[in-house]
Amino acid sequence: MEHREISRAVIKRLPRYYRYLGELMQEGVERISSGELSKRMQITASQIRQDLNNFGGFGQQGYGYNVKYLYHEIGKILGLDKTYNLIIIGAGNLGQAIANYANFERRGFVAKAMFDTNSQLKGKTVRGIPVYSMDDLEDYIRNNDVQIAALTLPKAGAEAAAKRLIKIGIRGIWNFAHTDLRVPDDVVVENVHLSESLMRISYRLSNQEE
Amino acid sequence: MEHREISRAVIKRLPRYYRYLGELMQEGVERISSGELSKRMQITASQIRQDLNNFGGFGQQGYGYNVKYLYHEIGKILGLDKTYNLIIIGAGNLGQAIANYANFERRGFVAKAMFDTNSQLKGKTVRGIPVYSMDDLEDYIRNNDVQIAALTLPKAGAEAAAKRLIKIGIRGIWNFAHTDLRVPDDVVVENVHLSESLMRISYRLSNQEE
DNA sequence: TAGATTGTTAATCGATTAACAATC
DNA sequence: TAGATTGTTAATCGATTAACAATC
Repeated sequence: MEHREISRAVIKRLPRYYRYLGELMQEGVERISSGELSKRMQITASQIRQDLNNFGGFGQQGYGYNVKYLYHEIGKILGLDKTYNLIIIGAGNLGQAIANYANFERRGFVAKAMFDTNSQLKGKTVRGIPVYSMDDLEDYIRNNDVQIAALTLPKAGAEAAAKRLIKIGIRGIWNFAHTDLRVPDDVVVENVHLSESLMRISYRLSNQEE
Repeated sequence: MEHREISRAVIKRLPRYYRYLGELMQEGVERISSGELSKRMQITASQIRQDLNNFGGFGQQGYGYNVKYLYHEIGKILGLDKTYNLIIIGAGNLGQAIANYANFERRGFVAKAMFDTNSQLKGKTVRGIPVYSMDDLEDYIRNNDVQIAALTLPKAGAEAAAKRLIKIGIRGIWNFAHTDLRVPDDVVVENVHLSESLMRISYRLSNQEE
């Protein structure tokens, strides 16, 4: 199925739709109109209909949208019908926190291994997830199915680690290092720059519109 | 000084400018033109000039921008000339990871205390930062200067915790819980929804444009 | 059928890019 | 002064909202 290019803005909203639909499902709500969903999500009904129509007509005139159906359809669009194996580069606090966060697995993201240059961590496990030496990175990826790598190491090592990962075939990078990675077109990088997020708080606190 | 409303898009880019200028400073670069910066940052020179001009003329025709000056000016705009005390609600892995991340302090964000409903954690410290009972939250905030609270607890408790924080006077919330908080207008919420970030990776991996 | 609500086109709004006069 | 580069206006592009005919 060929669909035209979806804008970045729409993609960014999809997981939020998915979350709200999941909640509605848990509440036992069977159907919802763009108007009702609009009230819940604090976005316009028009935007909801526009967004969903990027992927085809999920609704029905006079009825609205079937919650369960729409939830699963958006799940498929997001690629959540598949499982992704994840490795974590950098077994420090952040890396361990991610390894410990079992909830990601519910969505199909399974942490399989951690890697660290610090040989003292070698052999350690976090929630059953082993820490290996960075020396073993290529071997591990060759012998295991890995789709996504989380970079939870200091900025200084991030670019080099990314290069190795890309060379050996990884196409998804979840980058927590405070740097912009330069990668080929077919590699997906999703940045989580926590310090930038903090700075936006301080900006808004400092420049609070009265 | 009254300046007109700055758009959300511009604010989002400011920390990135700040990061690049910091790097230039470290490299010993004294001045930079919008054209050169454009090449580094992969955004148009026009956008750079537009963005900076929201805050006044930082550059000089025929010369460009003085790196050190611009760095400090953007720092001031971002409110990084002040110190912010931070408390962490939820002393689980993510909370501890944030407590452990000393780098935030370099930017003026100082973690002071953690709170958890799990009384077993009470008395524990992480990098010298103590864990208190949630029962002591209001007392602590009354007796200490706290500007920002990080919510690193499960979704179920997040809304209630936010209510308590706001009631006692906190105006900055760094929300890691997978829920949208409803807050008064003068409260700043910055969301970090890690699972949504993962979903965007899976979307892009699944729908990779060939 | 009448009422509700979608899918979709058209209008508006905002953000980005281009262009160039001002000026160091 | 001549060259470089900003600050700023105008043009373009894209995203959001409004409107309404189609249709369940």
